[in-house]
Amino acid sequence: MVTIKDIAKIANISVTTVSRALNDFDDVNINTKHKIQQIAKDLGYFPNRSAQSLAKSQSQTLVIILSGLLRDGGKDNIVYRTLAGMYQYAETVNYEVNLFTTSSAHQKEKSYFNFCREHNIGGAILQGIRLDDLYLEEIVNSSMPCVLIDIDMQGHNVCGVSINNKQASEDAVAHLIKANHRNIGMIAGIKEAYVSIEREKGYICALSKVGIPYRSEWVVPGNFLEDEAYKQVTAILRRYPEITALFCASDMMAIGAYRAIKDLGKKVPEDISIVGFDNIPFSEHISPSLTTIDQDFFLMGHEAAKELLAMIEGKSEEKKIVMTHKLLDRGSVRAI
Amino acid sequence: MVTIKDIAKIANISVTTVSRALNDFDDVNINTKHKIQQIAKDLGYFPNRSAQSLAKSQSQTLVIILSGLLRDGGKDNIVYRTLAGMYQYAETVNYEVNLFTTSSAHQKEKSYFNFCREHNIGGAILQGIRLDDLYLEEIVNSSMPCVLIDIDMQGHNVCGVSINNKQASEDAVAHLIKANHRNIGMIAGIKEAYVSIEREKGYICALSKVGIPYRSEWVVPGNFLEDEAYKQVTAILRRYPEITALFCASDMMAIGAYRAIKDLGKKVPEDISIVGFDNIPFSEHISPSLTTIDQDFFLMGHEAAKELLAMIEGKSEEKKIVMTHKLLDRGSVRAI
DNA sequence: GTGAAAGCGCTAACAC
DNA sequence: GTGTTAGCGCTTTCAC
Repeated sequence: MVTIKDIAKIANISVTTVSRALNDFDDVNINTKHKIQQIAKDLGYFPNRSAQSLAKSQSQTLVIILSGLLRDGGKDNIVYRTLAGMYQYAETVNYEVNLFTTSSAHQKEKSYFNFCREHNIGGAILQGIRLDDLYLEEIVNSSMPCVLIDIDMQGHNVCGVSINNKQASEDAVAHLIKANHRNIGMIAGIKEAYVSIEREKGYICALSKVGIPYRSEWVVPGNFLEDEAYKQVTAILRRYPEITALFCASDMMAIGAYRAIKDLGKKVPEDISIVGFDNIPFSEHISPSLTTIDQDFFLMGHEAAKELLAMIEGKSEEKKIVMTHKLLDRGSVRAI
Repeated sequence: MVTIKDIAKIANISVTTVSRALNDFDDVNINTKHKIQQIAKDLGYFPNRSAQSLAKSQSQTLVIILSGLLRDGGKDNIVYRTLAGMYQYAETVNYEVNLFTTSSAHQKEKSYFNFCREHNIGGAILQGIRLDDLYLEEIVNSSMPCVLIDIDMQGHNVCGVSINNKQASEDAVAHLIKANHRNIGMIAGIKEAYVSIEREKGYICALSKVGIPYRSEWVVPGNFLEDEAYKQVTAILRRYPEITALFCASDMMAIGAYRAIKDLGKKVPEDISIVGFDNIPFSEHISPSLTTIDQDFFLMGHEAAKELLAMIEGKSEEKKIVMTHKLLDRGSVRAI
């Protein structure tokens, strides 16, 4: 392994100067600098990140903490796209990305704060975290810079990135209403997820704006799971045959809904109209293609990374980034 | 930040002993050990990974290097599943995982070897690498432990993990032949990918075993891309209407094929039978559900991680791990 | 513009 | 069993 010491020896110069030259400080003679950089290149020198991190008590690294990388997860491609966005941004600023996953087992023994300390992490992006998560409170209280994806949280050095879930949801339901649906059910997500709550609010809001009474028994939890949605949709449509449209809080659940509807001997959109949420890659491919709310997760990851860096460098003011969403009008809604 | 020095001071003991106690060495008095561990816990001590890594010139980390985390990639969920498998294994052995991505830009300026050195990496898992990749030769020549997913390569400290792609492919085509298809086209992957080559071999082999002549013009490249497959399938079916079945070297391409067939006014499987490869989550959901070759990517990641660790610890003999595959007989093949 | 020296937090001979 | 000491590769005062 070639170190700055080696370079120093060859260049007949001190390690200090080598370090400064390599870091492109401008208090070093331009000639020595070039000379050193040339030697470094010739020798195939690369800095030891651990040593740098140790010396600077800070690592040039952006971190994303995912709550769980499950065996059966990821089908919606959301994590992947977010990661891709982060990595892409990180590359432009010559940062590296570390991906950590937490399990509840982890969280019990290791606090978020310690976790970051252990790794000389200056801050992190969290995704998939829920409102009842152990980390959440800690994050808000610690002063460690942190970007929360899909959570709206106040706190020192805490920033949130998400679309306006309530508004998006309202748009989705309004789209159904515009197609003259009045008996609209909702397959909601998971109670402990911020986005679920917001999306439910949007649903209620859209209904109330046009005077359609809200019937709580028409809102059932699908836990963002395809199979759970399948069960719930089967049950709700059997029980309330007057329902003509369903708003699903995620595309994965919409897929479950499709299957349920088919198995009930009904058709989308002839019998039941559906609007989904997320615009996962496959929503376009199912038949009929799914009308849904598009979120740009790649951009979300990108912006989250950008914001985190700004916070770490102490030059961020932003406390909430709202991404744009859009309704994709495809084939799963029929006007009645 | 609390360090072992702090603990040493409080316990009135040397840092060496603290270090040994914390690392659970057995040449330290059981009482002192307990005492130290208690203090560490009380203080909320966590080791500084950079310092550890620097001191040991080795980081307790498994690395996966992905060639490219593309904005539009990941739809097949393969990367996700592999990662999940790796993380799961790493957790059981108390290792961490680092995910790096390379772009060709990266590779030009930084060799694989230097890349690993820079990070005190003891070895890596590579996925998505192609035969013409700059890294590949270097990997084989360096003595750095390395697990290659989906590449068969000989070299010191190099291990490969994959299914038997040729055999799987042969199984897929044999399935079509058993359904009395004789005019079988193939949508191949990408010339520079090892798996593509193997899958093509399997196709040829299956045909020759039953005496069906091989027609090279019936094998077209789809580059593992849905859109490219769409184009190629459209062209080939127009040109050779006698084709009754298509073997696609990936499910993503099979999806493109479905679309092409539909747009040509034909139907799967009535007019054209299809067999895919990979068993991506959505292959089950498309209509008709796709008959395909299942690969367990989660397990692949898991085994790759396990093997890498064994190699790093110098206790591996294995040079090639062949995972099992299976043909999933679903709805996209019709017997004629 | 350059260098000497200390130190980041930890591990690992080696001596006792 | 325990402590002394050196050192991993780098950055960073501070003096010159």
